[in-house]
This record gives sequence, structure tokens and C-alpha cells, in this order.
Amino acid sequence: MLTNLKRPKTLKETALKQLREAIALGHFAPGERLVERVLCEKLGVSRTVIRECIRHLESDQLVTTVPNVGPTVASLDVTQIEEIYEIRTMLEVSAVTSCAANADDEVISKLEMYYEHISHALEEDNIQQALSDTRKLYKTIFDAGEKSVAWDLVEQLNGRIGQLRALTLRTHGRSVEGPKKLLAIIEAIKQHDEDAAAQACKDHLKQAKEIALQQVNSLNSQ
Amino acid sequence: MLTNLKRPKTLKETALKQLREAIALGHFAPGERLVERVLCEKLGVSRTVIRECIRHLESDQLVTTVPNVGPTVASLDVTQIEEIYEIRTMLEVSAVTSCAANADDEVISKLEMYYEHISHALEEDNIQQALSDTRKLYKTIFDAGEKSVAWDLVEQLNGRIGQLRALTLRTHGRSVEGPKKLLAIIEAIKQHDEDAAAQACKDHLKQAKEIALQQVNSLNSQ
DNA sequence: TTAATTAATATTGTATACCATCATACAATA
DNA sequence: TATTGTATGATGGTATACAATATTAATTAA
Repeated sequence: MLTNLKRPKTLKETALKQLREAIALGHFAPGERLVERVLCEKLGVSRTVIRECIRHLESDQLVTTVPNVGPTVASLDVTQIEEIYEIRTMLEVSAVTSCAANADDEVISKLEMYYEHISHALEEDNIQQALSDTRKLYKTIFDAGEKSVAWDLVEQLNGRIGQLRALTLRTHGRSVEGPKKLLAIIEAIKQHDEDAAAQACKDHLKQAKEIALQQVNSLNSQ
Repeated sequence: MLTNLKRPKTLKETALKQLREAIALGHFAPGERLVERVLCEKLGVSRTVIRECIRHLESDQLVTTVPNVGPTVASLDVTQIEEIYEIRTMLEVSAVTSCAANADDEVISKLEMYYEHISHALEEDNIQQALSDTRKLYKTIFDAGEKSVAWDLVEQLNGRIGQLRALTLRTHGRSVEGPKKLLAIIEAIKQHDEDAAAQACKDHLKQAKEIALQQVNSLNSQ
């Protein structure tokens, strides 16, 4: 990265980020009411800021607002979760395929670097770091495949299942399955084998979906 | 409808709708600055409301905000437009396929009814009505296919190319091509022929995409 | 005249106070 | 027990204030 284009970070941005994380980390239960004044105190900002944040989250469908009642943390049913993984599969397969067709050496070495980072982070049980690097790896793939719109959608969908993902990593984090599948994707890209890349990507997501659904079941039955 | 379950419409909602329409109808040029004060006057609401609306549009990617400068109407490049149609194709094909597999008589008669409405509206050159009915028809398809998440995304993507769509209808509105393709989709659904439905859907979108790109070119060269 | 600086003005970001309306929990009553 | 008030609190919305930053106009230098 040569220059960091934008960065006067505004209070609203940081507050929004904090709220997003709090929801993803499960600090608010699905269905829980978000009371403006409480959030003001907790984040130390004014109601103005909180309200704008909530509008943003609302439009991201991370919270659901009922007029005159207020916002609550959105919850997903199993059908929606399955659909999210299904759509992610379409989008990611499309990106991975295109990336396999176009990737140059620079992209490939970048992917391998991130893979190293991820393995390392997982060895040290640093889940957050692994997640962050995985995201960077995928962004590289989408960039190389020239799928900027798809990337936005994937990020959005991931946001909606953020709670699940955090949970999944907490319980399945040190599993070696995930990285293996990732490696398969990278290998296929390296060899410009579009079909193999697509298949590896499908496998990867199928597994992720299964773990997520498992997670949901254990949550619901508990 | 026995009871109107709809929530009380809030000022913010109506203002948001107006802004969305204004953008879609091209009343604001891409890249144009949206000044809060001006919008307040124009819509007759307070700054708070306007700001909340802008946050919403921002998250919908209809406007781009630079801190301390303000929001501007987002613009799309050709690559992104192509990608949007590509993604819409994936999502709609998925929905149409699933709908063809599951549709019962009620759904089918509903689809046929909407088709009638659309033909009628087009005959009378009532573009807005045709658009609105087309949307309802698609919503019926997505509902029957149980693709609520995909529907949200399609709506979002359509919002981002709203300007183009309005333009397209204005110039190609009375073309009989569009409805014909729609009819093919409905026929395939009626016969529960998933493959034919998928193919008809692909054709439909391919054509829409071509018209849109043509539109973009004439805009850029002009 | 044109370029560069500086002063003036707008606009955004944020905070705060205020009010009307609606929702909910609780108490009083029938 | 069921109903009706009533108190309380939250939200939707408005208005105002002010610092920080952008933009524009005005002024000065080249």
C-alpha cells in the first residue's frame, strides 16, 4: 500500500465499528433491545452519533428497528443461514474462478504469504489474527478476479453471520481442516486450474456451512 | 387483507424514499454533492432526519461520504455494472429454478396475473407501473423459491443501477422484447421445467445487461 | 495577468435541550 | 379476574450551538 487515501476518522465510524464488533462477538444477544441512552453512556458519545450508527446497522440488517419501540439485534433462522452460505458459495466460486484465470505471480505470492500468516496464527491459537488474515486473503482473490461488487456483498453477508463465525472459530479454531482447504484453493489458482479452484472453494464453504449449522443446532437445543 | 400490519410510517422513511427516487430518476447527477441544508429545505425535515437518511444511502452505496466534506451521489463504472448483472443473473437463476421446482397453482396464477398487469401497463406506456409490477412478479418468484436473502441483495443491486433502469425504460420501454422473455420464464415455471426456467432467466438478463451497457456507452460518449 | 496567500464563508461533526407520541409496566377499580 | 387509568421511559423529531474543516472570495505577490 503506497498511500492511505482516506482517514480522518470520525467518532461515528469508531462507534459503529465498536458496535459491529460487540454484536459479532455476541455481547448482545439476538433479539436484545438496544437502548440509545445506554449505548451513549457505554461508548461515551452523544445520542446523535448513536442514532446514526443504528441507522447504519439497520440498513446492514444487523439490527431490526420497530418504529416507536426501537432497535433490536437481528436474528437469523436456519433457512436464512443456509441461504447465506449458498450465496457466498456462488460469489466466492465466481471470484476464485476468475482469479485462477488471471492471477499473476505477484498475486500468487501474496496469497501464499497470507496462508503462512494464517497457519502461524492458528498454531498460536490467535483466532482473531487468523480471521483477519483470512479476510485479507479473500480480498486479494476478489481483487485479482476483479469482483469488487461481489466482495462488498460477501462482506455484508459475513457481517450478518458474524456471531456464528466467532462462535465457530472459538470451538473449531484449532481444527486443521479449514487451512487445508484454503491451501487447495491456492494451489489450484497457482496452476491456473479454474475447475479445481472452483471445486476446492465449494468444498471449503460446504464445510463451513456444516459447522455453522451444527453450531446453530447446539445453540437452539441448549 | 384483514389488518394492515404495516408499521406507522416515519418521517425518515418517507424522506429516504424520496431521496432514493430522486437519485434513481437522475435528479441528482452522479458525483453531485448532497448538501444537508439544501435537502432539509427541499424535503421539509430537520437535519437529523436527513443525516439518518444519508447514513442509510451510504450503507446502500448509493452515496459515498468523505469525512468533513459530505456525501456525493455514487457513480458506477462499466466493470461494476457488468458485475452487477452477472450477480443478478446468479441470484435470479437460483430463485427461478427453485421456484420452478416448488411453485403451486396459487403462485402460478399470481405470476400470470402480474404478467397481465405488466403487458397492460406497457401498452399504455405506463413505465412506472410496469416497473412496479415487474418487481412484484419477481418478489413472488423469490418468495416461492424461499430466497429471502437473495431477494434483499437483488433489490440492493437494482437500487445501485436505478438510474440506468429508469433510463432504459424511458428509451426501450415499449419494446416488446422484455415481456416476451418474462413470459418464457413463467411458462417454464408453470411446467416445472427448472432448466428451461433458468435458461429463460439468463436470456432475459443478458438482454437487460446489453441494453444497460448500450445506455452507458451512449451516455459516456455524449 | 496569473499565481500564491490569506481572509471570509459554508458545511460538516458532534453535543445538548426539548417536546410530542407511543409503549409498557403497574396500580386502581369494577 | 378483567379492565381501565396512570406513571414512566423510550423513541421520533426539532432546534440550537459550536469547533473543526472545506471551500470560496479577496487580496497580495510575482
